[in-house]
Amino acid sequence: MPSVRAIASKLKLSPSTVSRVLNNYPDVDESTRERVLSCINELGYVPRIGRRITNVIALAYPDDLVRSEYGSFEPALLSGIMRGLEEQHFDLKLLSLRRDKGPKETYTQFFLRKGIRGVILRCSRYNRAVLAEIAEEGFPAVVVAAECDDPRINFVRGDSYPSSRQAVEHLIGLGHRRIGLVVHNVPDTDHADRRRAYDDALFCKGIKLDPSLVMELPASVQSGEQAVDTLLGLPEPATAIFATNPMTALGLMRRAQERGIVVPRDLSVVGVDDSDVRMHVWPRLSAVTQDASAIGLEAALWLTRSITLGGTKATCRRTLATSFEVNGTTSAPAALIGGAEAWTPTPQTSPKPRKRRTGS
Amino acid sequence: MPSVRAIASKLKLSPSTVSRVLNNYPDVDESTRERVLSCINELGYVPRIGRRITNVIALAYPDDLVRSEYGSFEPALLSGIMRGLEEQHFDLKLLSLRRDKGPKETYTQFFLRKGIRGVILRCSRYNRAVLAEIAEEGFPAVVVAAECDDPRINFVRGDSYPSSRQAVEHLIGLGHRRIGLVVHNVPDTDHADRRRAYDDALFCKGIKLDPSLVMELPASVQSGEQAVDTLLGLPEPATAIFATNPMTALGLMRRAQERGIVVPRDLSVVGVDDSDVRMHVWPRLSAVTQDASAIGLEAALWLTRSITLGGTKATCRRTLATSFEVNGTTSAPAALIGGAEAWTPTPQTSPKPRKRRTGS
DNA sequence: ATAGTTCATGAAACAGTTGCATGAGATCGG
DNA sequence: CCGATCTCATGCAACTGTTTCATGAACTAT
Repeated sequence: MPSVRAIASKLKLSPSTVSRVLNNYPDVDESTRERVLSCINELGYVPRIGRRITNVIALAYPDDLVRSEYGSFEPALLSGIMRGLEEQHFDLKLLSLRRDKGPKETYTQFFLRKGIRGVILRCSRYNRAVLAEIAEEGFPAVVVAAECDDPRINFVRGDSYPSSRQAVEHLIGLGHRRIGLVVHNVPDTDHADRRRAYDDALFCKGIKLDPSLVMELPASVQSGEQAVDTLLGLPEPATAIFATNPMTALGLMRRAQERGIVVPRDLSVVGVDDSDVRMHVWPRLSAVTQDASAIGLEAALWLTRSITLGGTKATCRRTLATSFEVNGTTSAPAALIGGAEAWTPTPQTSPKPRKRRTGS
Repeated sequence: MPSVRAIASKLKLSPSTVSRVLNNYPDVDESTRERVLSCINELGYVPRIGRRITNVIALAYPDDLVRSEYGSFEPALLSGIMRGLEEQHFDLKLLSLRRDKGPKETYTQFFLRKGIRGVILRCSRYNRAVLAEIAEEGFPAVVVAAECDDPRINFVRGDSYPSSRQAVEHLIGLGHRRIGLVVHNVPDTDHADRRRAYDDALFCKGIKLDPSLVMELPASVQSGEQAVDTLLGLPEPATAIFATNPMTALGLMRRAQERGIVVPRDLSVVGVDDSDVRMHVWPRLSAVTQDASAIGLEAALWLTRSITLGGTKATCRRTLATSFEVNGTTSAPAALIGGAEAWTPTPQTSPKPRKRRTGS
């Protein structure tokens, strides 16, 4: 268990210099810095306070900490993480990779400077590069809610492929043939899974994929609203829409109601839910549900255990099951119930809903 | 600037003993512990790493970290806090007061042990006692989103009285006389304000307060649903409901829609929103809006500044303005529009909305 | 060429924590 | 009643990491 002094003496330097490297001081020679960093990387330095080894984990966000568009995912995730940290008595620090990481500083160096033993990464969008870099450096890290092809990267995520496929097959089983899909406009394994599930389900049921039914939009309420307008405005309108994130699903519901489109009579909706947003609207959303809290729990447990138990360099590639929950927003398409009387769009700002058609 | 050694020599002890007291070791005599703690309290010890003073703030939750019922308040608050910490380069630690604070440990001791310089308190429910204790000990702290009568306690909150009153007066101005109120069942300054606003607005307009219109319920979606059933089931049903928290407002909307009650024709709804949940439903909620992010920002700024600048023992009693936003869920009561044809409840699980009555 | 400046580094002093030793008092067995 | 033993509280010393100041080398400018 190397200390600053151990590293210093190994490199024939003073502890001061090693400390300066650790803290990213500007006045240390570049070659010396290199030597110290590589030695640290090799010997596996861990930060201490006095003689005690620190037990702090970070939850790191590449960009701004919390985006409102994430909805209720973050609180649920945090709650799970906090539960998971209890066992090994770790604390949690919130860290913004954007804020005070020096541009020339390595991630390892940054984390050590902050007294961090391991990091849970909330990798959102454009930051695959960050992951690759951290994996390359070998700092203890686990990514939540995103898969990575890189075999060095640990992750805990929900595998939403099976339930997404189940969801689309459910729609097909109800008689839907024109099923819209709204996916995040930024490629992301989670959303890629859901898209693949959509493609596969359609293919296996012999339904030709219509590109005009697939929209790539930001994960926001506005996107859902836009999707309703677009997909129902097609020459052959969609009779069902699968929104691969919670906010977009809410947007679908909102816009449908605004336009007097009765869900599920005129339009079936399937969403994705990280916590319990699906229960907050009427009808309750049929949705692919993912337990963000469980993801946080698993990630925190694995990370802290692998740090304290040490030794094993086993990777963590956990995929938690998601489930498809049928609630009130899916039913057979109107054409099947009401015969030829197809629904016609009536754009307006005030509600003009129709009575529900009873009987077959 | 006292150190462990300074305190030790002042008390004729060894640094070890002082350190043991700070870290809550069991094997130190009770009288010695008392002496050390009182000395620390008096001299104002600050935790250090090596020779550097730590710059970590904690966001402390009395109970479990995040409750789903808070909805989107927490992410917005966190986001604001992180922004506020940038200026003085502080880090944030998440701390559960429930988890590893020893029962005999003082709060000051607990925070110092965690290397914390100041604490932002998310005081939710039954923990006034916690606040009083921390204030008594004099540890740098600021409470967010809750006022406290205790003059020693610093807080940053939204003052929702004026906009709540505005909201109720808006309803009265539209012609409503039977206005329901759903408040949190646990007394809390925020909710007390909103209730007072309701009382005052009614009183000033000469409307007698009907206790059967006031419900005290948990801040949840279910409460909103329950409130719709109860308040519209009265002999003289409510024509408008003011829900003093976001989740309950969502529940109102949900249940109204479920029962085919058209908002705002049959029922006007006013909610409270901490972020932008009001935009996620249709019609958009008329709501008292509070900027949780701004509250976090102000709290973090004040706390870190008062720590780094030191000296001034000025208290922080900031109340940020909230605003009342008129959106689509408030209108004149149906009785005024449609004449004598009062709305009658039609409980059912499927939607049976009516066409909107046009004209006067 | 010499003085001044900048830069990299080390020595020492300082910050907190822990392992081991020590001594006082209590307890227990004979 | 006395010695052995045990527990408890504390101190010493050794060990963490960080900062201040001094020092020497190299470079620059007049």
